[in-house]
Amino acid sequence: MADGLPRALDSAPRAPRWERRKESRPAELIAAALDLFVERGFAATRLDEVAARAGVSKGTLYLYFDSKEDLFKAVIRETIVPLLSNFQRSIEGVDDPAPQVLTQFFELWWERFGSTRLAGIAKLIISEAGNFPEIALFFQQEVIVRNDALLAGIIQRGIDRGEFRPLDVRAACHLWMAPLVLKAIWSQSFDTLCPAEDRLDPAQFIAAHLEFVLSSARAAG
Amino acid sequence: MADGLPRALDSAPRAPRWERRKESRPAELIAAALDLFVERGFAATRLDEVAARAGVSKGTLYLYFDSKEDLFKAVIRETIVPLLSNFQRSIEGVDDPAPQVLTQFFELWWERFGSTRLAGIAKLIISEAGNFPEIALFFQQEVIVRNDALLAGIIQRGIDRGEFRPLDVRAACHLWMAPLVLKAIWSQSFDTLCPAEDRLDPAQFIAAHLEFVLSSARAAG
Amino acid sequence: MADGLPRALDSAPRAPRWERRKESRPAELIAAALDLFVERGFAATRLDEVAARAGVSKGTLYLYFDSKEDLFKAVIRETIVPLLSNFQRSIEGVDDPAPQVLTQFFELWWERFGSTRLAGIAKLIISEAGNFPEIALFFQQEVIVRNDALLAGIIQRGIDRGEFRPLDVRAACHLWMAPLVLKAIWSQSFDTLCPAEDRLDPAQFIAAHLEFVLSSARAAG
Amino acid sequence: MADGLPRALDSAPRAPRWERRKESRPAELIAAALDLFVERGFAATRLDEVAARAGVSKGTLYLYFDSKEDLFKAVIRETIVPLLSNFQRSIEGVDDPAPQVLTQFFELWWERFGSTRLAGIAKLIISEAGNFPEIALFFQQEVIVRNDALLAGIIQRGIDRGEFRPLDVRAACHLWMAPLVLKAIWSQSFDTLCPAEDRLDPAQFIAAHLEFVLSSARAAG
DNA sequence: GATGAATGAGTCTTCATTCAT
DNA sequence: TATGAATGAAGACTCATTCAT
Repeated sequence: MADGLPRALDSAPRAPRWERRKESRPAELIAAALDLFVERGFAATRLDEVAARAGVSKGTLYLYFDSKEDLFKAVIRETIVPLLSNFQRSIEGVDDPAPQVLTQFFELWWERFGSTRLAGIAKLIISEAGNFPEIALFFQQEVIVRNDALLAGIIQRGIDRGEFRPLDVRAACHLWMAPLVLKAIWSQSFDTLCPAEDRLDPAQFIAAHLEFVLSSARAAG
Repeated sequence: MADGLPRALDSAPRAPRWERRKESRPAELIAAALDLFVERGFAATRLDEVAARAGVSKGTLYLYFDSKEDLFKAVIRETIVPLLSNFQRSIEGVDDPAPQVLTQFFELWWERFGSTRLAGIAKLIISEAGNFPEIALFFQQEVIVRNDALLAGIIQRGIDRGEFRPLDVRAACHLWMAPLVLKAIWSQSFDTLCPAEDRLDPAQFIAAHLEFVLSSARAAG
Repeated sequence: MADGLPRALDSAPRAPRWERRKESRPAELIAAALDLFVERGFAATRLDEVAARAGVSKGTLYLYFDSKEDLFKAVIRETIVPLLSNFQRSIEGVDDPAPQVLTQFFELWWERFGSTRLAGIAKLIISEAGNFPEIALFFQQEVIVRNDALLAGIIQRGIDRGEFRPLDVRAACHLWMAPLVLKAIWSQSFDTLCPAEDRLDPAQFIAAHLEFVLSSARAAG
Repeated sequence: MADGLPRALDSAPRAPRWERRKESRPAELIAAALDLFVERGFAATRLDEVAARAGVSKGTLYLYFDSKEDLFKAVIRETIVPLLSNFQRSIEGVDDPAPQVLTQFFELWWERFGSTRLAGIAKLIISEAGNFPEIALFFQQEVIVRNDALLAGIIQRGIDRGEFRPLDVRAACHLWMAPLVLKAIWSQSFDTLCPAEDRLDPAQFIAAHLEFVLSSARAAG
């Protein structure tokens, strides 16, 4: 309109109806699906919406995933594993005193998992474990076991070095992770609901947790 | 309002639908619905199945509940609130030393909530918080807040009596509940999947948790 | 309007939104489906239309049949077998000379099958044999084999009584049925298309066929 | 019009789409389509599969055919007409006695049509006559009428020469073709299903048919 | 020309809800 | 009350067709 040229003469290419994005499509679809699955759960998420959020048509989903279930599995697989590996590398290198490593572990864990959309996946898997047992098992083996092993390593080293008193390592893993995990899950479900003043600030929460853990674990003497 | 039911869960002014009619029918329906909601989630549960499990026809459900959502709310309300009140009474009476009361609290909590189908409700609410915020809010206010208040009372008394060192009571509530709550939720989702030897026995788990909590909280002197 | 009574006072029951017809529904649905399957084939028939033609909603179909395929099978089974049994009884009783029985057979066959919608089923099965082999097999065994046995009995008796010359009974069955069957199928596909004067009148056609068959089969001398 | 193609099959005045372009591509596509249309019917055949079988991409189909329906029409036209013309030339030349010509006609017919994939086209047209009346009409006019004319010529000459008794030529055409046509169609649908021993060998079948036809048609004296 | 990613209308199927019995 | 047949809106999935590359 500004230039007054009739459309037919306008050589500027009009926006194409769609673009080819074979490479990046799956990741975009998975990102969109993750959001919705986390927010509404598997059954309540409509593929129309996933497609709309990813900016494609419904049919396009089926170019990349065989079914809704297949998409769900892809979301879990593709999203979690790389992050966990990454996290693992960040922790395994350090050789500081155990209390210090533990502090890093908790803080990094929150930064990478607890505070991100990834926490939603844990929520999602808890919700859908009954309907997708093989996904729950996958999660248990690939994520929980590996995460526990990482933490167990830290604790064991602390004991070996005399920085921690002798502890039931396995129990400690569960007990020490629980507050973080639950806080992460809880945030997904309740943070938008509760008035802000009722919530504990995550940083404070982690600090309190650390203080608590260390006060119990430190070797007497 | 007088009866303690939050507005959010029943915004219509008419008599609540979940009131029992004709003996125990509604209770049976709620029991059947609880099972299935916990197992599959809200969306994936079919009213056909609820009716079948309760031994009635599908139409009968609508004599007692206005809708699937109404049934869901009734399940939450009817199941949790009485139990919580009951639990509250069991704890509030005692006047033993705080560590002892805490032990009773944890053990009773597990017995009444963690190990029962009721734990499924927590899982359910976490799952559906996004779709049913008013239910999540109800749960937060009626269950979590009240439970925390109970625990806070115990901790505060321990501090007052000098049995516990000075603690951030609010943080301690969250930190000390988390392992129990997570264990309860986890059991719902993973216990049928993981090999038994990978799981911690709940009694041991609670004992370890207590040992851990008390070792940290006990007054230095 | 005529009586001026307001609707509210009018005690005549307004037409119910639907009626219960558990007994007769399946037959009605099958009849509607038969029409459409014959006319358009399996794939091109939409269940919407089947339901509409039967005067029910789409969902109702699924109260009686598990799937489109299930409906298709029911159409075949329910429609053909009773008719064939009936036909069988009509023929087996008679003890007239073979040429006469044969005449009756052909005429009755046309009346009961060739000229009815049932002929459409043959067409349908021919069309869908590739997609539903088990249905084709069912048809082959339940319909073709039984029909051939009936005709074979007539021919054999004719030979035994000396009314027919010795014949290859099996070949004769196929050769003698073919014109009737093809005419029947053809009518389904082409009768609405071709100008009437190009078509042979069925009665004449059968008469010509009989004349032809008998002139060949009658015992010399 | 001049070329003998009936209007009904190509109502648009532009150059027909089925003309070969770029060497033999269209022929390969048509061959692939024929296979699948015959095997599954029009509606159940997916263009994906046609393209895959022809070794091209789905989009390429649309360079040669406007639509699935257009492809279908091309399959019918391209496949049948040349064969029929060829067959016609093979028969029209001969000047042997009618029974001998008839024998040749039947045997050649089976060799060229009955035993080939072409028989599938007859099946296909029967199946789809309801959905594609203009194709059925085309087939009726271009194939059936011409084939019948050919046979009628043979019969008429037989009568004229005194080799056959006077016959209703039109009826005889239908009656004598029927076993061959039905056998051809039947083979398409049932041959892969029935056990081999239940089937009549085509050569024997044709021999029996000829014996039967000639025994009836031969002039009495 | 050739490709195949993208589209979206169309279809089967499910299931919460209604209502005649 | 209780039933369960009937409904119809909604959602997963398909596939002929288009079009950017």
